[in-house]
Amino acid sequence: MHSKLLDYIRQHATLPLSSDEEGLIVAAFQPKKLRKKQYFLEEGNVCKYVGFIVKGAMRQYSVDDKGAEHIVHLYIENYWVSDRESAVMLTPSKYNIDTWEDTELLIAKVADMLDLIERVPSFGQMTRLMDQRSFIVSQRRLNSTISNTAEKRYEEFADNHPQFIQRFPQHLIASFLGITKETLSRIRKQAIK
Amino acid sequence: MHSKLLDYIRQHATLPLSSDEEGLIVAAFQPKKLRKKQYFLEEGNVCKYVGFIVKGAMRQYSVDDKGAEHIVHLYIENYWVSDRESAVMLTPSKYNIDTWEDTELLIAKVADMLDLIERVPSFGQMTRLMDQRSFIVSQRRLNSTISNTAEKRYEEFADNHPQFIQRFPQHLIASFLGITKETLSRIRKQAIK
DNA sequence: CTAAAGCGTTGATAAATATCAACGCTTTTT
DNA sequence: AAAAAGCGTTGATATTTATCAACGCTTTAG
Repeated sequence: MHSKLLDYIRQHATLPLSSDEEGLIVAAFQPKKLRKKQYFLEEGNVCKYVGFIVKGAMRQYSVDDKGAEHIVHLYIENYWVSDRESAVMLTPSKYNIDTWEDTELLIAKVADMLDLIERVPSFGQMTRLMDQRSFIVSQRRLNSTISNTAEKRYEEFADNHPQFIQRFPQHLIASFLGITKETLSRIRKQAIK
Repeated sequence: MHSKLLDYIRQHATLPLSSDEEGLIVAAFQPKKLRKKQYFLEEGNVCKYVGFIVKGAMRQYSVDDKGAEHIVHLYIENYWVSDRESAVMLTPSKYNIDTWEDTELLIAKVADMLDLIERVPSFGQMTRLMDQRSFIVSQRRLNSTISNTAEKRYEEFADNHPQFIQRFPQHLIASFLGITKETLSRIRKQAIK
C-alpha cells in the first residue's frame, strides 16, 4: 500500500532513501478509504491532514454567498491533497475538499509531515519540489485566466490535462475554468465544427 | 546594504543564523542597481538570477500575440523577484521582468541559492516559507478571479494591497486584475458614489 | 521651452459570458 | 418498476466587459 508513495518520493528527489527512513515515512502515513462524496476537509475547519491519493479522484471548492460552488482544484492519483493555506497558516479553511469517486488515500498529520521534512532529507527535497511545482501550475493557470478567452482556456486545459476531461463531468470542468456549464457546452459545440 | 536581507531571513526562519552563515549569504548576493524601465529578465531567456528588492518597484508580465501586456506580478521592497518557472525548470521564460522605478536589488545566481539552501538551514527554512506563501497568494488570487466580478476583485485587491494602488498606475493594476483600464476606471467611478 | 508620450476618463458600440427556463437522456435511489 | 437526481444541451434574454476613438491633463524628453 505504501509502495506507491515511496516510489513517488524516490522519483521526486535526488537524494537516496534508506530503509530506516522508509520506516519513518510508512509510520507517519495511514491508509484511509473514502466513499464517493465524503468530505476530506470541511469549510471552517483547520486542515490537519495531508493526503496522497493512491487511487480515486477528489475536488476542492469554495461556496460563495449565493451557494454556488467554485472548483479550485481537481485531484487524481499521485496528487497531494490538502488546503495549504489552512495547513500552513493554521487558519480555518475557506474550502471544502471531498471525493468525487471512491478514493484510497495515505494520510499524515501536518505536524508529522513537518517532522519528516526535517528528519528525511529526500522527503524534504520532494516537498520543496512539490511546493515549487504547485506554485508554477497555479501561476500558469492564473496567467491563462487573465490573458485568454474562455475558449482558449478550455483548449489549453483539454490539451494539457486530458485525464481530467475524461474523469470529471463537464460542469466541474466549467467551474474549474471559471465559466458556467452552459458556456462550456457552447464552446465545445463550436470546437467540433 | 545586506542587512535588510539578513533581517528578512531572521524574521522568516525559526532557526538561528550564525555569523559564518551570514558570511556565506553576503558572499552570494551582489548589489545591483537598475534604472526605471530596465530589464531584469527578458522573454526567451532562462532566469539565472533571483533578486531581493531593497528599494524600488518592479513588474513581471507576458506579451500576447496582439502585443498586449498582461501583468502577472507586481513587486516592491522586500519582495523576491524571479521567474520561478524558468529558474526551476531551466526553460526559457515566457515573461519579462523590468523595473517600474529606479531599483536597488541584491541578486544571487539560482545555482548559488540552491547551495545556500543546503548549507544554511535558516535560509532553507525561509525559502520554503516563501514557496508556500507564493503558492497561497497565487491560490487566493486565482480563487478571487474565478469566483468574483471585476468590481469585487478590485475592492479585495485595494483593501489587501493599498501600497500597490499608490505605487503603480491604474492601467497596470487593471492588467494585473485581468481587466481593461477603461473598465477599471468605470469601476472606480461607481465605487465613489 | 516645446513636443511627445503617458495617463486617466468618457461615450458609443460590439463581443463575451451569465442567467433563467425548459427539455431529453442516463444513472441512482427508493 | 417508478421516482428522483444528475448531466448536458438549447433558446431567449440580460449583464458584464472589451474595443475603438477622442479628449484633457500631467510628466518626460529633446
